[in-house]
Formats: sequence, C-alpha cells, structure tokens
Amino acid sequence: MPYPKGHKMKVRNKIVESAAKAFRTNGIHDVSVPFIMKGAGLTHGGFYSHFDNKEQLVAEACRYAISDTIALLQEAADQDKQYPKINTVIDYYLSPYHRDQTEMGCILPALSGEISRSSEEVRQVFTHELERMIAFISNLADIDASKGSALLSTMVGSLVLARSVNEPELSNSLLSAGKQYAKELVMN
Amino acid sequence: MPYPKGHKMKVRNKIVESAAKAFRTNGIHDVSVPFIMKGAGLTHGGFYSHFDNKEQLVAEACRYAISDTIALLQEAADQDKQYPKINTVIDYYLSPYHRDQTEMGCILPALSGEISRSSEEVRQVFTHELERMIAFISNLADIDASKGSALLSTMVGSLVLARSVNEPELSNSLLSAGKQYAKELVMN
DNA sequence: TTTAAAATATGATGATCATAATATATTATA
DNA sequence: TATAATATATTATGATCATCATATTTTAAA
Repeated sequence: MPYPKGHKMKVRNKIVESAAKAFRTNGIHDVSVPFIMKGAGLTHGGFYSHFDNKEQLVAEACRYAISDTIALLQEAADQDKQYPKINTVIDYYLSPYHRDQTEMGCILPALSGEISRSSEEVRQVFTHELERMIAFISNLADIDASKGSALLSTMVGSLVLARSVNEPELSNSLLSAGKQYAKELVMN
Repeated sequence: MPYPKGHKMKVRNKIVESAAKAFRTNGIHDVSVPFIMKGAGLTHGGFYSHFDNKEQLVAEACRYAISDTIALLQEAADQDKQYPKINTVIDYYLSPYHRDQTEMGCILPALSGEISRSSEEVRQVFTHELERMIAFISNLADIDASKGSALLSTMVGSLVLARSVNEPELSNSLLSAGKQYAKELVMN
C-alpha cells in the first residue's frame, strides 16, 4: 500500500478546505473544480477519485464551513469576559472585520442565496448544520429556539446587506443597527 | 424609420423584466444571455444592440426588481386595513407565499449574496435602491432609519434562511419567528 | 409599392466548464 | 532495490457561455 495511511483523507480534507474558502469568497457557481484543486495544491484530474461530483463537494464544504464558524464563535465567546457572552458573538459577527473577511467568515450570509437553489443533497446538509447553528446561538444567549432563529436571521440579514452596498457609511450603519437591535432582542 | 416609435424601448423593458424574473429564480451567474432573451421572446443575437454587456443588464434588472418590490409592498399596505400598516408588510414579506414565489419576490434575499461579489456598477445601483427600500420601510413603520435597517435585515435574513432549508417545519418556524420579533422590534 | 434604415436572427469564435480516459509518479512492502 | 498498488497529472471531450460578425426581416416614409 503506497502512500502513508490516512494520506488520501488528508488530501480530501485539503480539497474541502480549499472549496470552503473559495465558495465563501466567490460563490459556488463561480468557482471551478480546477480552481479548487489548485487551492489544495493539486491539479484537477484527481478530483473524481475523491468525490463523485462537484455537488458532493459543495455539501461537504457547507458542513465544514458551518462547523468551523461555530467553533470560531465559541472561541470568541470563551475568550472575552463580556457578559452576556452572546454580546461578544454579536459584536464579532457584525464587525467590519467579519464583513470584510468573507473567506474565513460565516457561510450563511455568503451562500444562503445560492444554497436555496441547490440540490436536495446540499440543502439537506445545510439544514442540519443550520439547526446546529441555531442551537448554538440560542444556548449561548439563553433564549428559546424561536427567539434564537430571529436573532440569527437578524445577524445574517445585516451582514449580507452590509456586504452588498458600496457606501462604507451605509454598510457600517447596517452593522451598527443590527448589533443594537440584536442585543435588544436578546434582552427583552 | 422602421418600427413604431418606442418599439425598441418596449423590447428593452421586456428584456429587463425577463432578466429580473430569471435572476431571482436562478441567480445571476446561472442565467445565460440566450435564456434571458428567450424569456423576452427573442433570440440571443440582438442583445448587444440593447446593452453593452451582461453586467449592465444586471444593474438594470436590480433597479427594476427593487422598484417593483417596493410598489408591491406599498400596494399590500394600502389594501389591508390592519394597523400598524408595517405589520401587513411584515406578514406578506415573511409569508410562505412570498418565500415560494421567488420569481416575483423581493430581490434582496434572492441576490444579495451574489451582488456583494458583483461589479462596482451593480453595487452602486443596488446601494441606491436599498436606500430607497430602507426609507420605505422606516417611513411605513414610523421609525428611524437605523431601526428600519434592522427591521429590513431581520426580514431579509429570515426569508433567505427559510428558503435555504429543506425541512418545511423549520422553514415555517424561521418565518414565524422573524414575523414575531420584527413586529416587536417596531413596537419597542 | 418600393426602399432603406432599424431591429432581429443566424451562425461563428474562443474561453471555460464538469467530467472522463489514460499516462505517469509515488512509496509501503516484499 | 524491485514491484505493484495507489495517488496524481496530463490530455481529451462535449457542452455552454459571453460576445461578435454577418445575414435577414420588418415597416415608416417616400
């Protein structure tokens, strides 16, 4: 058996990581398989020995990206002493930094629009991961899932709109307004 | 001068309408120029006598679609006797009907993600139209623009997430939660 | 009814895409 | 060190895209 044990798995993970980055930056349809493979340090030929098709990779990249985001937000919540902890997450999520760092940021504002037009397979994975995200937010804010959904919606909506406009002032005010009313939602 | 006066303008409008429909349903990059032209009852060849390139059409379709949405929401607000009027708009915006009718629905949840990766020209138009939308919502709800931005963000976020999941129950609960907290935001 | 400008259709070009077939390189084990 | 299984690279295929060049159709006015 050539190649060390676990080698293929590592390469596969690199492809998923590369895809998760590229999709968040440039969208799903605008990112080609060759581009993703280049990002993983490979050429396009080997792609189909790792995945059945691009759609399967999209699903995996969604799963990876949301898990990654939850971990990142959890870390932010743990490090900051601010209370309630949810405020740290809201502040991070709606920061100019997060707005401008799409590559590493939350997948929801970046790809939800495209996901809604994707295959059942992709939407199935997305649905499951979104449920985890809602649970995470609700738990951290100590609110029920319904309120948690509304909170997440406000965060996602504010960020996606803030990213769409090309007037920095308007963009910042969308973030600020989102932050303020997200926090009020949690407290009331 | 062949062809009746105003003929070209009418055809041009048909193309913009066709594009606005198609983009909302299938995204910008996933809709081809030949497909848009077919939707307007034409073949692809004539496209470039109406527009310099696809990007220019995207910008026009954005403008058209947001104006169309504002008019639709204004109409809904005028017809229903419910007070405050903003509640009618919130109920319509976050209805299963609007969620499932992407073709005629609001462009914000459908295309914001892609817009944020579009050209400056497109984002410029989008920014201007978004400002009009925020003004419309704030005015109708009798709240300031900051609160209006947060309200619109909640509506957009809820709808985009509701459209992304493939579990009807979760989707409906995202709409319901959005409705409830959007109304509370207006009142508090 | 003819005509010519304006609008539209047909067909072509070169790029890029997802995917597949085949060739080459890698390396754990014998 | 040789080998054979496995991973990766190269090359090919057929489709689709935006855009352009050219041909054909339309119809207001002469």
